[in-house]
Order: sequence, then structure tokens, then C-alpha cells
Amino acid sequence: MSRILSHLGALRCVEAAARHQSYTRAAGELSVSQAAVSQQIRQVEDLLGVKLFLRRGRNMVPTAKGKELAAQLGAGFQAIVDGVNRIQTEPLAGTLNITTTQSMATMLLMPNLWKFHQRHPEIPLRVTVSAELEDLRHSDIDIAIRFGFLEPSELHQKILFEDARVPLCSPQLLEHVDLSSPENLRDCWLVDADYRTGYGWRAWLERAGLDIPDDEIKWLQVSNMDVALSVVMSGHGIFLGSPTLSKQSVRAGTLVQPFPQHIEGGTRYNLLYDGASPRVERIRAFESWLLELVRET
Amino acid sequence: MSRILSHLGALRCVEAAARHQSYTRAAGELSVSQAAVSQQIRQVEDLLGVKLFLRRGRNMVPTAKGKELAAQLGAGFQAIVDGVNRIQTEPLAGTLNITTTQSMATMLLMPNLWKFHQRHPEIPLRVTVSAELEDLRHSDIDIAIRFGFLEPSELHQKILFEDARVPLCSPQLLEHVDLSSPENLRDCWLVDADYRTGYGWRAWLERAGLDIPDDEIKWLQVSNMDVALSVVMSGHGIFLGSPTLSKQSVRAGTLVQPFPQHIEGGTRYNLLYDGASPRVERIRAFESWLLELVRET
DNA sequence: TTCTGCTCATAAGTCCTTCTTATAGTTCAC
DNA sequence: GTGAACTATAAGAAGGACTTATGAGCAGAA
Repeated sequence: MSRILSHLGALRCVEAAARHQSYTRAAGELSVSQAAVSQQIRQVEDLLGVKLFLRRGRNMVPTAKGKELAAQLGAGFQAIVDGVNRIQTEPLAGTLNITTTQSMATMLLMPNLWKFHQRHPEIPLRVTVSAELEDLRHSDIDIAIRFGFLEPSELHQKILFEDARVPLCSPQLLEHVDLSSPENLRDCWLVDADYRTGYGWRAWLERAGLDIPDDEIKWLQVSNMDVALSVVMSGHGIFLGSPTLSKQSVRAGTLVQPFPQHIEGGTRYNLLYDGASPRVERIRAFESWLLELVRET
Repeated sequence: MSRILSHLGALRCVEAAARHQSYTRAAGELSVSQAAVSQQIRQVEDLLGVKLFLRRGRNMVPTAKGKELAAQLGAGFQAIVDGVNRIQTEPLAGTLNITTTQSMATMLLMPNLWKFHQRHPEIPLRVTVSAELEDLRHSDIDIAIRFGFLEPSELHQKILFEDARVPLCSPQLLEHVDLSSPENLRDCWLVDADYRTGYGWRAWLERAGLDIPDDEIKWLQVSNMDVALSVVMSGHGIFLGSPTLSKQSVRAGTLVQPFPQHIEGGTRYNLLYDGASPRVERIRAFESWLLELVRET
């Protein structure tokens, strides 16, 4: 049997490094130092007598052989993890790791977590807010709640909700700007998180029967919904957001919907998880709770 | 990512132990102590909270989950080894490990190895004689040369030669027994390695037109060709062997074929190796040399 | 260019895991 | 019952892997 199997740890480094094209990021995933990864990979290269990575500026690019090996290693490790997952079903009770966006966390998740706790006190939740979609298969995250249209993957994907978008601002804004008529939108920042798709405020204004020329509008274009929300929360503008997401905030008075007009679509939130995870039981518990929550909102 | 991947070494123990149904044999394969295997497996069981093996007398029998896991692990490790093999082709030069039977080694292989060395001085051979067919995929053996009819497997199998069988004895025997006529076979031990199939001396006697009753024959039944050969070599009997294998010994005078009659078939030698081995180059070199040798013999 | 920031490489020493040894416990065959 | 073969467990030894610290290379900005 190949003596390489005495160096499985080193092969893990190879696989992760090839995937990340970076020793540093691989080290991050494996929770070891960069130096450790470097040493392990060199060991494999020496053992096999094959160069696996080439330094290309800031990246470590796998060679052709490196790529081939890494792909096969990935399949191998996946088979192993699958094998373990198949026989090991963790009990319902236990921690659940969730990652989501800032806006989802502050507007829907956090304010309702106590209800989940009430139903499942045996499942402590750990919520991580991050802008990037974590790699569920290579991290310790169990569930991701993400905005937008996702590529199909091997993960279990479920559309949480799709809905319209309505103008939303903070009550403070109304103290400074008179928003009794849509015409007055000229007077405040229109926060636009859709500057790449172009869909957004332009569509809404049209819907409201307004034709304000571009140069009379104060645009504030931001990269995503989270930034938009934080801008608006601090009272500096108005943005188009999901009614589902904002409903509770509106009811609580922290957000205001100054006009009834809405535009269709444009908002979609998804729930993602690995159906083969040993923690599916608690994942499903969370999923069904969240779906209920969304349905009744 | 599953924390189990930090214990890949322990999972190797699980896989090997399940395959061998024994911690001791698994330890042998992995070249560690039995205690090490025991500890590693217990660690996995504790980590997963799943019992993987049950003690059943002298064996460690994998539980249903243990079996399932081990199968998946086997596939995973195989994928990893395949990946390594695919990118790592060892050069022609280097040691080649061969296992074969006693008779094949003494009669054909050893007397001719110098020729192989002449053609490929860069390939040192290490020949291991053993009665059992080693597990090529889980040992460090590159080539096995084996007698008989083999089950199909994932290994590359090639029939080395099939041939007839002729009576063979040592010249010493002729000094004590007069074998000018087949009738006189009554006077010496008939060594029979075919007592399970029944085919052998009985068939040969028939072929020679003799009808000697069983109780007038001195049978010596042995378990395999190797034992038969060693008995005959020491001058204590006569047996039915392959002309191909014995040709050189006959020419050298260490074996004698006292009668011309032969029986068809019954002898088959195979050559086995893992086609995916990184050492295929030197394996093929040996294969083609051996085939040539057999052809001209 | 030079500077700054990011990345990998390397060395030395520490630490921790794994392994070995030794022994006790269990089962089976005779 | 006794011995042989196997596994379990404990304690200590050995060795590999990891960390820290530092140097070197490269890219992009000033």
C-alpha cells in the first residue's frame, strides 16, 4: 500500500491549498499556521518528486498535476466524510451554526430568536454575520441564509421567500424631510443597492408616476443591502427593501414606509445546508421554524 | 468541515481492522503495534459516539455501521491512492518486489534472474516466497506470480503459461528404484498434490495404460506443489510437474523425467499486478522479460 | 523608484499525539 | 484446566507536527 497514506494530514493541506490557491487561506481553513501548511506541502512534493504548486504573484497556483491530485483528494476526503456522516447522526440537541447577512440578522433573525429558543431550548444557536457566502462543506457552518439568486450546487437549497420592495426610511428622516408626496424624494438621498442591475429606484419612480431627471436626484449607490440598511437606519436616506424583512421593524417604529407603492420582485432569500450533515435533525428543526416565521410575517 | 478529518490515521485503522476483522492483523498491515490500533479505534468510536466493532471470540467483527463506514473509507483511501498514482510515475530504475511460490522461485525464477539483471541492471529485484497470495493493494508487493485458477479482480491478470504435466523425480531416486518400466512405479512414493481435485496420478496411470489397484500404490498426498517438489528433490518420490517449469532442472540433471507420457492441463501460472501502480514501468519491463523467458523455454 | 502590504520559505524549539512496552483480561481449543 | 491467541489499558518514550520569529519575493501605490 502506498506509503503516502502515512501522510494524510499533508495531503489535506494539498487539497485545501489547491482549492484556495493560497497557503494562508488553506491554513485558515485547517486552523493551523501558514508555516505548517508550507512545510507539509513541501514534504509531499519531496516524497512524490512532483512539483504541485507554483508561486504566481500572491497566489499559489496548482500545477496540472497538482490540480489532478487535488481533485482526486477532494473526492477521497468527501467519500470519507460522507461515510462518517452516514453512520453518525448527531442528536437533535446541540449547537447550530448559522451564517447570514447583516440585514437578515438584524431585521428578522435576531428579533425572533427568542421564539426559536422557546420551542427548542436544547438547540443553542451561534449566528455569524458575514458578507461572503461561507463554504459550507469546508467550514463548521451548518446553515447559510443568503440573499439573491444562487448557482445550483450539491447543497440543499430552499427559497425562503421572494417578495416585493417598498421604500423604507427611518423616522428621524421624516423629522427633517417632508415626505407627504413622492415628489419630495428629491430632497433626500435615494439609497440604491442595485446599481449593477439597474433595477430599483428608477423602476419605483416610474411606478409612482414620477419623472424626475437624474440630475435632480441625490443618488447614494452602495454595494449591498446591508450597507443600504445601515445608512438608512442612521437617518441618512431612503431605500427599497423587503416588506417581509422590515415588517417587524415597521411595526416597532424603527422603520417607516412613507409611500404605499411597491415594485415586484427583486428580493429573494435562500436557505442553504448540507443535506448529508450529521446535524440534519437540528437543521431541519430550524428550517421549519424559520419557514413558519416567514409564512406568518 | 467534519472534525473527523483530523483523525485520518485513526480512520485508516478502522478500515484495515474491518477488512481483516482483527486488530492484530490490521496492526501488521499498518506496521504498528496492536495497542496502537486498539487505541486509535476507540478514539474514533468515542468521537462519533458509535460502536464500530464487536468482539466475537478471536475476531473483531465490524458492526453494521462499522461495515458501512469501512466500505466508504476504503473507497476514499483508494481514491486518494489513485490520485497519487496518477500523477506519480516512478522511473524505470528502482526496486521491484515480487512474490511467488517456492517451486516457481527455485525452478524458473532464481536460475534465470541473472538474465534479467543483465537486461535491467537498474532494477534490483526482491523476491518473497510465500504460500499465500499477498494482498497486492495493501502491501508493498508489486508483482505476484501464482499457481492455479484465480478469481477475477481489479488487478491486472495475465496467464503466464498453461501446460501439461509429466512425471519427475530426482536422479538419486533412480539409483534406488528401477524405473525402466512404468510398472515399477509401485516401488516408489507417488507424490500427489491434487488430492482435492482427484486429477493427477490416477489420470496419468490410465494414460500410460496401467491399472494398478490403489492398495498396491504408495501414495504421498501433500497440500501443494511446493511441498511435492521439496519431497521429490530430496529423493523420496516422484511427482507430476510442469515441463516448462522443470525444463532447466532436467537439462541441468537435478530432475529426471523417467517416462515420456504426459497428461494435459492442470498447470497454470498467472502474473498479477496493479495496473495503476506508479511502478508500472518497471513492472512491465519484468513482465515482458518473463513472458519472453517462458516462450523460449 | 521606493515604500507598504501581502504572501511564502525557513529555522529552531516546543508541544502534543501517537506509539511502544508491559501487563491484565477474555475467549477458545485441546 | 491450561495454553495460545487476541484485545484492553496504563504509563512512559519518541517523534512528528506545529508555532513563533524572521527573511525573502512580489505587487501595487505613492
